[in-house]
Amino acid sequence: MSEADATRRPTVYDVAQEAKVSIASVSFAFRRPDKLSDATRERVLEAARRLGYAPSAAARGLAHGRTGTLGLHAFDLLLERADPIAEANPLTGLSRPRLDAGGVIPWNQTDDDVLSDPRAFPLYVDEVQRGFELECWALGRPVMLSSGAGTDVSVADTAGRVDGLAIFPSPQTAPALARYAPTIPIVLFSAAPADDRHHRVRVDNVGGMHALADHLVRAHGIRDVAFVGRMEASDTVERHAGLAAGLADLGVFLRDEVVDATVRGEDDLVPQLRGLIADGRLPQALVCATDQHAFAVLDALAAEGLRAPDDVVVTGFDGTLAARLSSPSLTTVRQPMEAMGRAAARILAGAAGPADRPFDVVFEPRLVVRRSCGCRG
Amino acid sequence: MSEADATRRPTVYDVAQEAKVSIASVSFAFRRPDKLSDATRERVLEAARRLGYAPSAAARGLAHGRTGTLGLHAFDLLLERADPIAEANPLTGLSRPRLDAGGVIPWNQTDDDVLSDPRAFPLYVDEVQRGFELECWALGRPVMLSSGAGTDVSVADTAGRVDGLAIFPSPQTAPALARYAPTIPIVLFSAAPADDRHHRVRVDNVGGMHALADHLVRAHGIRDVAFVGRMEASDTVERHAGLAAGLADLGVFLRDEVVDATVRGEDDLVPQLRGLIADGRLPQALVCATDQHAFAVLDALAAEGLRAPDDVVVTGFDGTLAARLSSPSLTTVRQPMEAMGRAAARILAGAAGPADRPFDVVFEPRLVVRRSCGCRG
DNA sequence: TTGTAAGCGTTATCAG
DNA sequence: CTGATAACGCTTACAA
Repeated sequence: MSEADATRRPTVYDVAQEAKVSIASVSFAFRRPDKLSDATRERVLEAARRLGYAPSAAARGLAHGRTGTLGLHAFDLLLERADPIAEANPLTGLSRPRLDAGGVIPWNQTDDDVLSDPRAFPLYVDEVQRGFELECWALGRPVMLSSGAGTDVSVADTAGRVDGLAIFPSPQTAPALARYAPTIPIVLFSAAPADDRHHRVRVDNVGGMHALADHLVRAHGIRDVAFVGRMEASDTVERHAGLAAGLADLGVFLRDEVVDATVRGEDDLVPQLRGLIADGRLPQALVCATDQHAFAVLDALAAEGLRAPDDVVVTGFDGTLAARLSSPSLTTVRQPMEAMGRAAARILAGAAGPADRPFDVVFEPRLVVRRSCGCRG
Repeated sequence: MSEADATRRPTVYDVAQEAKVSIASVSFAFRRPDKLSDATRERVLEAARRLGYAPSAAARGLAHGRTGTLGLHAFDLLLERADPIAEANPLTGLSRPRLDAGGVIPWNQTDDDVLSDPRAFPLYVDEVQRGFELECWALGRPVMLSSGAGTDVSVADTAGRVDGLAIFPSPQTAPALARYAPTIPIVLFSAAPADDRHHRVRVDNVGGMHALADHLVRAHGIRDVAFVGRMEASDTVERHAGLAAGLADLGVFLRDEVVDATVRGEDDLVPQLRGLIADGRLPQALVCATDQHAFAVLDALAAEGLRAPDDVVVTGFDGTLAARLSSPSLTTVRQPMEAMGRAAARILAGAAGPADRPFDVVFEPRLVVRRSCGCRG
């Protein structure tokens, strides 16, 4: 047993030799056990076990034309692409623990106090991803997770590895996706309808915002509302429109001016909010495009010594776990995230029915009333 | 454009033909751009884009001998293997929504109220998984997630798809793993040391339990303690031993009798606990092997009209988010889960240093004091 | 600088 | 029931 032989991954040839059969019999032993006599099958399986043979998925995928894997591509959201060579984690600034030093790695080298923040995990994408994973497991399909800038190459790389791809689209991914759509099925999460070949899984943003508008006006008598969000995402645009329409139905008008916030922090938000406060122009309610935005607003208000719901009503959208935990707890519109992830997996696996036409699955969201609107959450 | 041509995934041959070059040039255009003239490279890339060409990872993996992917295998934990054909979700009993019916899928068909329980997500494995994913993304490596009974076939299938495999070991996976270890690097999470070829990432269970014992005795004067857990997992065994040793150091003895609990529920637990209560033999503290066990204990106590910490002190282990949210909030020992996941990914990717000897990375856990031990959390 | 051709480890189609 | 043998799509010497 030479060094090379010890570490090389055994192949059908090795097993065939060991079991004194042809490579076809080895393959059959795994894929079509019925086409082999009990004796040879056992002999092959035994030899395979002895050698530690694991069929190469690459070779099978090549021969068979499909990998069996379903993919989920998340573009870098909160995640700065870390420099893997750097000694320090760019997210936390702490240096990476040495893993080969022996002994116990002290707690203060693990960043855990920084990292265990529910505002960072689990987010909307994480809960959708979980649904996707659970359904894939139920379907017996491995899941391939990838991330990247959403550029051609990162999407192409993923597309080459899977039989179907679910993706949280960003403006940059659109052109790349259009190219691979004819080739593999693609599911877009939370993308506005369009005349393309992609499948869609999304929520009724307009309906959700209608429900919220209704609550704010009817239960809290609110008549002066501003929207907070970045108008890049189609989700945000829909939510803005839904809010405006919902308010209009009740004779309330939404302020034209949108408070612009980034997901990353309150950099843009603080000065804008501060301006409104200084001018005495703070509205009665700040309706935010996402929970993340709402947290940024809550923080910015606190920095000015103001609190929701006493000084201003604040609401979110998504219904993440963090919304339950924030202080005050956040009134929000919850998406059925796990169900959305599951739906995507079923579509890609062909378990949702024939895909002759693109699926456009729209889920109803649900208003979750808590403290930040003035209710007793 | 025949039907077949429209949907077949384009290959190097198609691109070569389109760009009027050889297949080698196509390959070079992607892998070794420097070996091609600017003109041809551009021509190839343009043709590839036009055709929607995505290099097949299977073929590349086969030719190159490695897939580039890192794997994470989770055995079915809470997850009953669902029957994907069934109309109803076996976990919730609710029927699956039809995805092709059109219209908005009503909220009550999404199971979301059942599914959004922090006791079910994120758990220990989820936070470790997240760390693994984040580090893989930072390293530019796709992640392959799989799950299964931990039988030979499910592990072998995963092993055939990845360059390295991290795994939450169960008693059943051990023999299968031993077979593939020579072939690909394997990281075991939370496995007791042993003389095998696997890498290990774990916490100092004994140290964590020492800290807990210390707190219970010194801060709360506790002198009568029982351990709750299933003694199957090596983690549990270590924690039990650590607790016993920590208490003994302070002259306190741990009850011999272990309260046996399943993770799934309080089926076994309730009668045992009820027995102790009826006999007036409830200890001062119930130290549980995991947060999950502690929740089961809390529920069982509540069913008997008892509450922690007034009637009995209860503690957990892991430090999941749910421990923060439970009522009373749970005193526990937190593992640096994200750091552990990251460490595993770095080891498998070769970013942690040469792996001539197996890594055995031990992290320090941290005592988190909350209400359930009697402190003011 | 570009093209030719030999693998890589399966699966599947034939004959035997 | 078993064994040759030809794909599958890509990478990479090596040749031109």
